[in-house]
Amino acid sequence: MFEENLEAPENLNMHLNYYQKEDQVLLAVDCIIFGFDKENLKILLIKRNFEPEKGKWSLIGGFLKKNENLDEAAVRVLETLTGLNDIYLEQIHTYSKIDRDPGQRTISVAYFALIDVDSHHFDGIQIDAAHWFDIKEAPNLIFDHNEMVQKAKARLKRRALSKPIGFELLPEKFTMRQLQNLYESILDKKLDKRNFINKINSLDVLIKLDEKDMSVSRKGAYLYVFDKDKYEKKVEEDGFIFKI
Amino acid sequence: MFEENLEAPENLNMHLNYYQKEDQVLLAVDCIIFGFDKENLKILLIKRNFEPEKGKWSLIGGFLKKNENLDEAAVRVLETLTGLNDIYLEQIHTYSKIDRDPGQRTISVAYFALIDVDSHHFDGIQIDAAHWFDIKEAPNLIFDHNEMVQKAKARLKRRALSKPIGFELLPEKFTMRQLQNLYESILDKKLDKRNFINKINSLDVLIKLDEKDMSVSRKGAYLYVFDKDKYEKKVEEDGFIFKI
DNA sequence: CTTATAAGTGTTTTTTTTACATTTATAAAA
DNA sequence: TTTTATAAATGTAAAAAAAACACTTATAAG
Repeated sequence: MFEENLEAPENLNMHLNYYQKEDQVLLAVDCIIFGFDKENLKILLIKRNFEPEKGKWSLIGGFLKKNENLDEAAVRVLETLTGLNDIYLEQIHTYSKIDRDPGQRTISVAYFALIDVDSHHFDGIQIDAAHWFDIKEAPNLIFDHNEMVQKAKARLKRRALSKPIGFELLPEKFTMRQLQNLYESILDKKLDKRNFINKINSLDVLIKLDEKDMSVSRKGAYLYVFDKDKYEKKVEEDGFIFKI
Repeated sequence: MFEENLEAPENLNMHLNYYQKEDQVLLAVDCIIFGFDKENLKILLIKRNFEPEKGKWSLIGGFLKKNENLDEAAVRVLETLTGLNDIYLEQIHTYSKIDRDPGQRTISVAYFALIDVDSHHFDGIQIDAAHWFDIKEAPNLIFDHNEMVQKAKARLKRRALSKPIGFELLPEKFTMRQLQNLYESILDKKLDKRNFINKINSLDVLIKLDEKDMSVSRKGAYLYVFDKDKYEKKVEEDGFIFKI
């Protein structure tokens, strides 16, 4: 970048040094953690145990450290909280309103993360006050966190339609119904069962197993796994575009 | 956000104060400025006149100041350079690789901007070394600026297909051919003239004037204006989605 | 053996997208 | 004034994608 003060390009280095100290800021990351429990889309929130806004719900987050980049900071924050480290993470947006945090000037970079709630029976959400909320029933959040969640939901929707990202939220083996539930949760609308299955099958990235999930219906439902290799081969060879 | 060090939640305030000073960083904005001259998509770059990387091409940018948010910083940087202040701006991504700027640790928030090159005969690109490059012929850039431009191009493409953003790049009155040229530049592919016009007309957001542009052909081409009110009314009433 | 429940399965209609060729208005040249 | 050259303007048919739609089946529980 051309990281320079355009108003005073002369005497550059002196200016820069002065400038640096004056205008340094605290950079945070906040994570919008989406989960899915085979039925509904969830979001992981924690109850603040300190001021300001003590007792209110918020996203989890932390500060960027000197020896890491933002992606690494987001991974660290997530791992510290959930014990997990192979989670889908994507940067969303950077929030910088001057008084967004009344305590101090902080700029925050929002990330969204995807977790299968059930298969990651993580030994402890390590912060007691953490809780999974149904996305429809999430409480009001502090600061600009509601805005962050809104943007994350929009991004998730867009991603789910253009990348097989939904599979990050499912267990390894899943039924068509579960997949459809997931898409219905993400897109927030009902889908036609037959059209959905036809569409998914036409993408040709699932493997149907001989195994059935008998836990929901009398008849049982076949289990599927996502064929990541096939997907990636298609992307490589055909310029395959995942589009639901 | 929950801007806290998760590893040491006890003794919070003391910790925070220590932490703050230690981990403050410099935040910059860098602008990818796209322009259109009725023929081709352009990008505005400047030649650095200081070290490091003196003499090389880069995006324009500047540091975030204490009294502004990032959007404001981007507006300021752009206005300082071009004298313009009603420009379409959109945040793209935040770049934070530790040694992305070899001179110092700097995190940069990239923005993209859209300008009609001809109608904004701005009195001076105020930095002499600034230059419009055809998007296809842009030089190699410093640091991670090439990466930023790549992402901005992808975003522009996506936006152009889903919002009438292209009009920011055109003069108030334009011909169908110019509009098509713009879309062909952004999408980087040839479009069928009849299909393009049919599609545009079906959106019903342009007003055809009685005036012709005689500068290109013998026959002359009708001029159009974008009907912003109509567009916004449609969005409001019908949930109209702009989709080319 | 009856019943209740979710799983599984194809076809038709509608909408959207793509492919494609001729005529027209005008300025410039002859 | 006539001819010529050039880009503008215009519509339809075919193909592809999306949406609408209802009945049969497998099984556990009663």
